[in-house]
Formats: sequence, C-alpha cells, structure tokens
Amino acid sequence: MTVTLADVAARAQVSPATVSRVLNGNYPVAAATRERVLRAVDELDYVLNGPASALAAATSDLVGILVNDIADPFFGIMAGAIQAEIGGPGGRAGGERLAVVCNTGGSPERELTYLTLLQRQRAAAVVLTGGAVEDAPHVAAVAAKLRRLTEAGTRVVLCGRPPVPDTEAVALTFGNRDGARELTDHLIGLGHRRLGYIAGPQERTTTRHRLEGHRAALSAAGIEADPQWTVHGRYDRRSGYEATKELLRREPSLTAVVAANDTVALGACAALRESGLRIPQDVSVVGFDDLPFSADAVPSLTTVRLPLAEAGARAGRIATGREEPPPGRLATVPGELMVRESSGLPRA
Amino acid sequence: MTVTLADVAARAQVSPATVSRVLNGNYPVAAATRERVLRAVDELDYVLNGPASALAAATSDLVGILVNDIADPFFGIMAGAIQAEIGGPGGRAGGERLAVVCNTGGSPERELTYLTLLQRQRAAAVVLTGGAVEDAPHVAAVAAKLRRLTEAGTRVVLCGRPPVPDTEAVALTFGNRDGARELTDHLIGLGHRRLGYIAGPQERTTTRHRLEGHRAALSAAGIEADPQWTVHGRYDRRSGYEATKELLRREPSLTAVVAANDTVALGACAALRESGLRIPQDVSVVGFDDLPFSADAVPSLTTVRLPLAEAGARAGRIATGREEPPPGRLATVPGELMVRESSGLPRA
DNA sequence: CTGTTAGCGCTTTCAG
DNA sequence: CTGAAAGCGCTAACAG
Repeated sequence: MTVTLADVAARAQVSPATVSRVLNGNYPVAAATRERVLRAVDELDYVLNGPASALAAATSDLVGILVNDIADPFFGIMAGAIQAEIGGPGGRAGGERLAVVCNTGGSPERELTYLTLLQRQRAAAVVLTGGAVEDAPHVAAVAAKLRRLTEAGTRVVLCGRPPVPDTEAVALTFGNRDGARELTDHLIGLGHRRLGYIAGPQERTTTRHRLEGHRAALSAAGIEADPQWTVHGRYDRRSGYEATKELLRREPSLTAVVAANDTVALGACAALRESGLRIPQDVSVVGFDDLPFSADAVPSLTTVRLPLAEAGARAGRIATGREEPPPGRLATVPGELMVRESSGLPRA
Repeated sequence: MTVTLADVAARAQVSPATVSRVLNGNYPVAAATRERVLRAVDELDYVLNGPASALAAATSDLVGILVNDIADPFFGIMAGAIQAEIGGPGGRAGGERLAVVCNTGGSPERELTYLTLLQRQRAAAVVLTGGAVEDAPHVAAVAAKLRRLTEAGTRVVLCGRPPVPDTEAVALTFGNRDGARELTDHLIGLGHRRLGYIAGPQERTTTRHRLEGHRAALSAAGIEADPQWTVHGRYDRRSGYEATKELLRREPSLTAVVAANDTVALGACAALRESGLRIPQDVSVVGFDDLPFSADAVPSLTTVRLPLAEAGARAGRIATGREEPPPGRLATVPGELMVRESSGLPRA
C-alpha cells in the first residue's frame, strides 16, 4: 500500500541501506547511485516513515517548546523565533526539525505531563520558556524530568527562565530584577513616591524577580512600601483592570502604577481612564516586556524591552547544537528601559 | 539501559502484550493485573516509546497545526483552542495527543514542506488555519498532499480557511465576505462615501473575501470605488501605518479607513494620529477579527468579531473525531459586527 | 482475560 | 562505496 524504503531500493536497484544513507546524507554514496535513488524517491513519491526511523535511530527530529500561553504574544514571539532557528522548513541546515509547541497554561502538572510526552517521543531537544513555578516539590519533579531527558540525549534549554539546579539544562534568563528596578527608579526619579504594584501570580519566578527589583528600587530611595499597594493577579489584561480598581479603592492617592507586564498595564490604563484619571497627568503607568502593541498604545507605554525574538533564536540554536552554550550554561539577557508617554511627573 | 515494555512485563510477571493493553486501555484487563502492571511502570519509571508504538500501530498521537504566524494572536488563539481540545494533557479523553504547531510564515513552500513532515510523522490529524494562498499550482499541490494524508488515515480540518476541492478535508470557514460587507455597510450608514481600504497580501483568500465584501457594500449603495483608495499590504501593524500614510497622500479627503484586520487598523490609527487627524471625528477606522486588544484600544475599535477560540475548539474536536463533521464537510462561522468608538459620523 | 507470535519500516554494524 | 542481517520497542491478530 504505502511506499516503503524497500520499494525505493528495489526501484533504484540498490539495497535499503543505501537508500537510507542517501536520505540521511550522513555517509558517502557515489553520486550516480545517489542520483538513481533520488529519482526513485521522486517517482514513487516516497515519504520517509518518521516513527520507524526514530525507533531505529533512537532519536527523533522533534523539538519540544513549552509555553504558558500560546495566545500570548510574549510566548508566541519566543516560540516563533525558536522554531525559525531549529532548522525546520525554510530554516535549512540538517534534518527538517519539527517544533512541538506545548501549551501548559501555567499548570505545573501539565508541564510535567508534556515533558513526559516529549520524553516518550524521544525529542531531540526541549525548550522551556517563561517563568517557572516555585513550588518546591514541583521544582524537584521538573529537575528530575530534565535530568532524565538529558540522559536520554535530549538537549534542554531554558529561555527566559531561571536555571534549574542539578541539571545540565542551559539557561537563558531575563534580567527581570534589574529591569524592574530600572523601571521603578525611573518613576522615583520623576518624583513618584506613592506607587501601586500589580504583580503576577504569586508562585512564579518572574513575578518574584520583578517584584524584588521594584522593592529594591524603593528601599534604595528610602521609600517604604505599603504592602497594601501591591496586588497579585494573573498576567492578563483583565487582571490589570481589576487590580487597578482595587488599588484605587485602597489608596486613591497613588500617582503611579507599575504593572507585571504590558498586557496587565493595558488593563490598568483602561481602569484608570474609566475612573476619570488621565495618563500620565494623573497617574503614570509602566509595563514590562515591550510587546509590539506597547509602542502603539495610547499613550505609548513606558516599559522594559525584553529581546524575546533574539533570546528565542539563541535558545533554538543552542537546542540544535548550532551554537555553543554560554559558559557555565547560564547567560542573562538584559532588558532595556523604554521611556515613553505613559510615565510623567506626579500630579501635585 | 533505558527501560522497555518488556522490563515492565517481567517485573509485573505478565506478557508484554498485557502491559501494552494496560497502557493503552483499549482492551479488557483484570483489575488486579492492571494494578500490578501500573505499579511496575511506576517503580521502573517507565515511559512508553512513542516512535515504537507509532510504528507498530501505524499511527501517532501527533496533531499538526499549521499557522501563518505563531506570534500573531489571531493564530495563537486558534492554536491554543485547538490544542486544548485535541486531548493533550489536561484535555483528557483518549491518548495524550501532542500538538505540533508549524509556522509557515505564509510561505506556500513551507506549508507544503510541513505537510510532508507531518505525513512523515504519520500525524493523527492536521489542522490548517487561516487564509490560503490562491496560486493555482500551489492549491493543486496542497490538494494532492491533503489527499495523500487522508489516504494515510490522517484527518484533515481547515479552520478559518476555505474548502479545498477534491479532498475530504473538513472546512470551517469564516464569514469574511459577509463580515466585511456589514462593516462597510455600517460606515456607509453613518454617511461615509469616501472610504480607503487597506487590504492584506494580494494572493490570499482572506484578503480577497474581505475586499469583495467591502466592494459589494459599496456598489449596493451606489458608491463607485476609486481603485486608488485601495492599498495592499501585509497583515501587520507596520503595513497599516504605511498604507494609511499612502492613502492620505493619494486622497486627503477620505473620511474612513477600512483595515484588513485589527492589527493593521492599529497601525492606521497611529498614522492618522501622527497626521493630526482625530479618530473618529476626522476619520473613522474599522478593523476585523476583534482580537483581545481591540476593545482596549483608544479609541476602542469597531470591528467584526470572529469566534476564533470557538472555531479552533470545534476544529480540534473534529480533528480528533470527538465531533461529527458538519454536513457536506463545510460550515461557515459567521462574524459579528462590533460597533465601538473608532467609527462615527463623517466630518462635514 | 492473557500469552505467543509476527512483524511495522528503518538504521546500523559488519563484511566485502 | 555497497550489501546483508540483526534488531530498535511496540502492537495486533490469533489462540487459548
């Protein structure tokens, strides 16, 4: 029924082994023979059986990409960049690799399940993107999984995620803490003293690091942070909206709102506007990430630019062995403060 | 070295076949036996070899999702919804399926290459999202590929993409034409007579359908469309910005700009603002898709809401056989006009 | 309900 | 440079 490598061999009058060698291009084959084989492949419209080769070779050409939310451009941009670099179609270079994008929805269990699934597929590499959940048992479970994957020959890269101790995983982390600190320093520099903070979900590294940066800036300036001025939420627009309403209720005199990320900042802007407050005349708003829409927002958003695409591309290259891992298997990708219209002097 | 099913069988004192049956849950097995097997699996930390089962069973648990641009929420939302429904982790129901998201970048060749790769992997199903390229040879090539995939047992679903004749592919198409028509009707109803149109890339079905709807509305109202008032671009913000500048140059008296989609509309807004024009007092702007940011834009965007998540979810269910395909293997998913702040009466 | 027996289609030593 | 042969680890009849 379906054409197999043996059929091609027969037609080209060579052994299956030779066909395999031609197809994989990892072994010397006479030009004339190759020619003949390629023609046969074409004539029979032959397509290699992936599972069969993966079984025989004990490795597949699948690369797993774990993301929290594929509909969020933050992850979409990284995923796209990773995929472009792993050498799939168009990316050239080596066997055509297929990116398997896995949506964890931020759930630790799903993250683990996907890792197992990827292990089952004998994935060539796995890239985990975005912040990690900090729950100790989960961290341990992930570490164990990553170790197992590495043992099985799967390369593991963390992109925008802190290193996992006791593993060989290469980590490209974002300068969340420093970026957050710069952002708050910027606001303090403008004269703000009463800053609300909308944090991400409680147990995530990204949330913690950004919050730490914020607090560091405050204490360096001798400003004591009222715990009431920090609200936790999710990394979405809705959350920013609701958290801002809550902050306004708790402390109407805030002159600035620092959001967990740009999406949250947008929600914050909506809430402020709805409350009759102008940005930045009445309240300044800053975000984080510098997603494409942030520069276009009205007012345009002051934020920290994270080189998502660059980091993803690098992660993709490391995952496919086309770039050396950084020394110590760890590199920090810094963010860059982008001062735009949404931040200004505090109101009198 | 690596644990195999045989090891588990030995430890559980059953035959490999029984272990397989327990793991696949597709065959009656005594509770006690199952129990024993499961324990052995746990103790040995066994993970099924995906390629091996795919080879033996002649089908894998991979589901391919083709998107034009994974960083674009339009595709991200659909991909996320599809993935949530195919029964991967968390989605429960049947074997854990893995979504393989393939970024074609809108390139016909890559689309074909990915389809081949998916065929190679013996994917259980393939979902193609978004508009198709209309080049005849390419359409024929895609049709041939889809036929081959279907023959090999891969279910093919088109989501937000017109049907492919002579294939068994199930198509869920969007009401692009009708939506576009409603949108332009809305503007005409407000009194607009001089409408600029920023179309998507020339050779795509989505572009054509939306443009047709627009033109239909115009001619129904007896307005003759100046070809100069239509500009083609890409489906991105930059394109909307540039196209708007160009439109303004060609015809400063336009009172409305109809954009290919919301992202383009945002670019258009930026260009208008930069030119000192107010929205909607001087120029009305409308988009298409109703992406999450559209309601939050300032001014909020009048657009056509496409139920991306719902359509994706349905596509996912059909792809995994959990929902019957619509009669005639074709269903149209209508859009819904969302009138918001960016459209208003034309200036005097 | 469970075991036995063949492969699935490819890669990879090992010879030549 | 090419062929022969031995599996890779699992599933799926087929018996029992």
